[in-house]
Amino acid sequence: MSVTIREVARKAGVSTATVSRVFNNAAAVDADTRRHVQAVARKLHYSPHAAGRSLSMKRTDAIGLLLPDVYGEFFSEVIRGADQAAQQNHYHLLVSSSHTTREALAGALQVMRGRVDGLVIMSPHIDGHTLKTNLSKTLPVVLLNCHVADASFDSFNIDNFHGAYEMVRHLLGHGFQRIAIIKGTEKNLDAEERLRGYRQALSDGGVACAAELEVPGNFSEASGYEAARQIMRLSPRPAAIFASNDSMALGALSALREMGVALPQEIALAGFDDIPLARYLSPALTSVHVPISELGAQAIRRLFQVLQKKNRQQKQHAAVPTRLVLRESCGCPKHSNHDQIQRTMTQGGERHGMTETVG
Amino acid sequence: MSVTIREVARKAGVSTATVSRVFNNAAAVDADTRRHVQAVARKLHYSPHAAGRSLSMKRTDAIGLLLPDVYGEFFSEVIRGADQAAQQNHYHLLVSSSHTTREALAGALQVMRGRVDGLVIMSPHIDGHTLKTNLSKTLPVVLLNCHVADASFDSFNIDNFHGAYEMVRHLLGHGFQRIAIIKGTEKNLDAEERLRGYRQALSDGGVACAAELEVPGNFSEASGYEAARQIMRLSPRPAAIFASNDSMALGALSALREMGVALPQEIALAGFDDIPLARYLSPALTSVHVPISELGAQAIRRLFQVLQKKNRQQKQHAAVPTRLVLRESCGCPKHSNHDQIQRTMTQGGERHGMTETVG
DNA sequence: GGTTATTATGTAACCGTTTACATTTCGGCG
DNA sequence: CGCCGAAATGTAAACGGTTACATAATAACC
Repeated sequence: MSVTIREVARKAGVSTATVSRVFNNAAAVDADTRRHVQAVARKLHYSPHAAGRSLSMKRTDAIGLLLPDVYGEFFSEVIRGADQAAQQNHYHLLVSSSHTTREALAGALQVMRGRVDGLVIMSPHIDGHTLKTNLSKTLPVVLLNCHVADASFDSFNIDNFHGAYEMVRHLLGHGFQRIAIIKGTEKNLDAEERLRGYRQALSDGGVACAAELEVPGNFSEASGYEAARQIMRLSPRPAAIFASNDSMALGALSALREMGVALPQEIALAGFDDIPLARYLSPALTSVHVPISELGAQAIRRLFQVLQKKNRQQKQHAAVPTRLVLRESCGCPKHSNHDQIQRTMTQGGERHGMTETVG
Repeated sequence: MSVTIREVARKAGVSTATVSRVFNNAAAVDADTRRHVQAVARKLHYSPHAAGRSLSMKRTDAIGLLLPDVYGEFFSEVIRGADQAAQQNHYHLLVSSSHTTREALAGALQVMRGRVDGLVIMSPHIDGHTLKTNLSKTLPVVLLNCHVADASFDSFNIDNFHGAYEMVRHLLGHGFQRIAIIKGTEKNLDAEERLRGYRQALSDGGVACAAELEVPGNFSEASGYEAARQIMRLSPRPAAIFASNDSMALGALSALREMGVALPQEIALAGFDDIPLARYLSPALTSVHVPISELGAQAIRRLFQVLQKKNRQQKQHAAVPTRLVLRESCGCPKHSNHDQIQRTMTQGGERHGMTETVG
């Protein structure tokens, strides 16, 4: 079918070893021979067969990215960051998604063997045991926002706690005392951490928490819509709403607009994630920016460290820092949509520094 | 290092052939033997090595997706559609991006050999010659929105012409006579086709085209912003603006809002692409919906046809139909953000049907 | 000129599978 | 009991590369 190294060797009148040497410019090969081989190879449209190469070299030059889903801009950003980082190191990215069930994930893990040199796994519902039983002990793995208790894997997580904490501190700084939160999905670790940040910020600010101000939600627009209606029935009416993600903030915004509530004059609103459309809403949405593509890139880079046998034993657990993006919805002054510069607040920078625990 | 089929065979007291047969449940193998082998394999955490398998079987069970970039929701949707379709056929997706230059693309093409059974290429700047010289003749390829003149490749393209045509017909139906267009990037085929659709619709509607109504743009928000300002200086003022994509519509929206122009009362606005945030704008943006993920899925499915030796010779060139999504910005009645149902207009359905030319 | 480095090239084993073919085992049948 | 066919299993040759090792050719040295 397609042209092999043997054909090139035969046509060029040399051995396969020489052709191989030319392509991997490894050992010494005579300049004339090299040129000749290259010419023949070009004429035949030869390019090395990856599977044969992988088998012999015990490496694939590819790394796998396992996602639960590829819906929405969040995952697309992860892919972008990962692909960029991979490409910089001359690796390829093997993306695989829809691994919501344990079985699907187990299958995907198995199928990756011999296909990739390492794995980045982003799967909120995974447990350490499934990982351990389906994974070759030798395959390097980095967990992304995975929340597995098992410390025997490298892991990166969004610093939800500090993000929420700083946002609520900022709202308090506006003078708002009564701040409601729209909570995320029950049992979800992201949601819990954001709630924890909210509570800590209030208490550090000398404001008491109140159960009525903690309204349930599930990260969907619809739940944000409902939550906002519920919040507006409270009396006295809260001065600000902190939604645990932007989708819910979006839903809340719709509800408030329908009810004829003026933002940010009558009530302030802030979200979490800083999805791209946040800046195009009116009023533009204040949010906690999560460096999503950076998350993907970090994971890949850590994987390369491991592949290069650096820091192999010591597992790394890092919290990826977030940053506030202040727009109109919290009462900060208006900026045109057209200045591409996002104002960022760097207060508390030290606390935001990438925190690493090694163990 | 990791466990091979030979180890499993040895530990189970059988030959590698038998183990292989168990895993591919191919030929007849005794029920007891099968169970025993499976038990041993499980205990050893064995899973077949993909590279070895590929080499022997001459297939990889993977297909490659080459993208120019992975920025933004457009590509993420392509990936989603492709991955879904691939997974349904038990294939894996190898995503590779950042192939803007010819060299980068050529490299990517070469590197794919032995890694994938087929290729979906989405690259606006590619030429047929680069493809032909860097590709094995035997590797099936489908081009996505690629605009190469070469008919020797299967290809799928967005039906830009009809999308634009129908949108402008719809605007005419509102009674608008003076309709401006914000054009897309010069020399861009998508842009040209949309412009052609606009002109055809006007002339079919008995309205004369006018150069002053065709304002330049380059698909960016900034250019949409500028274009809108330019359009508002026209006299008499146009009744509607058709932006060649949603990003420019977004920019136009900002400009109009700044100028205090009421939408859709004073001027109507429509876009192209129907990006997800379109429905969250106020007024919600009327647009031409492009089934992006479907585009990816179609390409993959066509690839499978070819892989299964069906319709191999006859190249297929299809235009993927678009559909109108009518929201507030063109003057259609308001709908809540929360009814997830998008109103669609099916008029001219026949013309929209997937058009295929075979040759 | 013979010995020895040095450089360029060839030979063949190996990587982990699959699979055509050969071999063994066994039940059924005349 | 001997033979045959079917079923179960084993043997070994691919698949397309890389690379340790062997070999050949050339240069360098005394």
